[in-house]
Amino acid sequence: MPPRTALKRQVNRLPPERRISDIMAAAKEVFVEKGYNDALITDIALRAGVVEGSIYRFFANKRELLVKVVEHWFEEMLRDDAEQFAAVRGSWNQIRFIIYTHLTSIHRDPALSRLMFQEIRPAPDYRGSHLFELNRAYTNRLVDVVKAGIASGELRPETSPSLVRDLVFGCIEHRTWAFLRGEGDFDPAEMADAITNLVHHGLALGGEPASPMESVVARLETATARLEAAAGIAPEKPSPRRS
Amino acid sequence: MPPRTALKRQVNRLPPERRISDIMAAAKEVFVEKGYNDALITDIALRAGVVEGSIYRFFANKRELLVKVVEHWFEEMLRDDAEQFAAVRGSWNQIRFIIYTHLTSIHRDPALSRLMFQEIRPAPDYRGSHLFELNRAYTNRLVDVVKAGIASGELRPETSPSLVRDLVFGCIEHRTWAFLRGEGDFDPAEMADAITNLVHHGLALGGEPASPMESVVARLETATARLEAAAGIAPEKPSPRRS
DNA sequence: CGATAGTGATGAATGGTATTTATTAGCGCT
DNA sequence: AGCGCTAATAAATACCATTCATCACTATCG
Repeated sequence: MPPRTALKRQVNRLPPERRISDIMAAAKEVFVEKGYNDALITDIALRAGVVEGSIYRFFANKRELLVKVVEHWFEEMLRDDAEQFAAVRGSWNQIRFIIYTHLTSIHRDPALSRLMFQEIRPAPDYRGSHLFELNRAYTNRLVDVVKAGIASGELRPETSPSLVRDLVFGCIEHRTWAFLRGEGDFDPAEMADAITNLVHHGLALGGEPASPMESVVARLETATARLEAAAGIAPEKPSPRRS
Repeated sequence: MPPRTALKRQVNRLPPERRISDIMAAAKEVFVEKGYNDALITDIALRAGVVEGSIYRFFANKRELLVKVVEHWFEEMLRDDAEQFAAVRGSWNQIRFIIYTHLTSIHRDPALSRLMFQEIRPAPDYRGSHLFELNRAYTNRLVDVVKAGIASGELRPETSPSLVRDLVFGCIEHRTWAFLRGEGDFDPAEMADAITNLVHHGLALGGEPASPMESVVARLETATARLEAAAGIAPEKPSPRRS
């Protein structure tokens, strides 16, 4: 006869929401510390006070767990930013704000940012995922700002808003890779100013060649071309211009 | 007595260089087809006409094999580009050339580009690796162009060359991620023009001299924008221009 | 109040894959 | 002809994600 008390296995029964949030909290810890590949389900289970098999009751697999963890972080971040953003006026300030808050997020949560860039975004099913939608909403704020800036005459009418989006977010990512690998540090405010200014003015000196009238006329032409197009009049054949 | 001929194991002896290049060729194929994680050593060995264990005679592990494969590709690419680049004159053209050739590489070898971006660059030992040095040489051409442009008075003196580097390469990467995931296509020449122009001029209108006409035109543009808005027309697709 | 169905939780398999190791085969050298 | 050196092999090992058969708690019903 087996010694009952010694064999009896311990079971800790909890409401599902609690279990799920425990597991997600543990998973976040481990993913942040070890990265996706080196994170062990065993380790996550241990820290969540649960056995490996239990994790699979709530999450289909390791990757789904990762996605849920990053989603949770991203949603929280979006909520925090959104209200502050609403108060900022002027296209330079708005662009600067978006860049600054993004840099701040990377600076605060480098490991989670990395997971987003390295593990989530390259996945073939990324487009179509919830995180894709969240990220889209996040970056579209910049697209909207650029569109508004063009409409109000603050920004060059011929700029592509989506290209500006890629320019800004791409630049931020590229410039923070060293930090994300754990090399050195950066100052979000300082970097935000530098990027905003560069994007705003570009590289070219002074800009307008020969006559200052040149660009002024070109802009008028652009404006009238839009009106023509809008009115359905001879839309094509905009006069080519030299910058 | 065992049937000698049946038991005798086949051994195919070859000079090491040949074996190494066979293995690397097979590895390149498999990594390109499957990505790093889903590439199997077994599969690579099979295609190289070799048994798994043999791979470990020449490469310490799977990751080193990956690094060697990507290094080989990158070195070849650098050689091809370098001579052409030497012939290009003028900062706009040089910047455009660098952007164009980089886009072309991504367009030609999306899978290898992905491996570089996703697997190699984020690794903690990337800085200090040979690929880091290669990539540094590659991107520094742009830094040098910007420095030269500043020295010659073509570009704004206060721009940070390294920031321009991050702006350009970051933008390219961000804009090509969808393509790298296998979604759609892009035209390197067209994209190169768009990026080069945007980087050159930035977003801001005219800027510098604040001619008296400036504010007048801005007001006219605002007026037309209002007209457009009133007419319920989306001002997408403004007149395309080339500089 | 006691039996029992339903379900959360368990821990021991299973399966796949990188890496190691012990053994064998071919080649050059004397 | 034998001997040693190294390429090459095939089997063994180790590590993990994932699955599965079983158990234990709780609430419901007779």
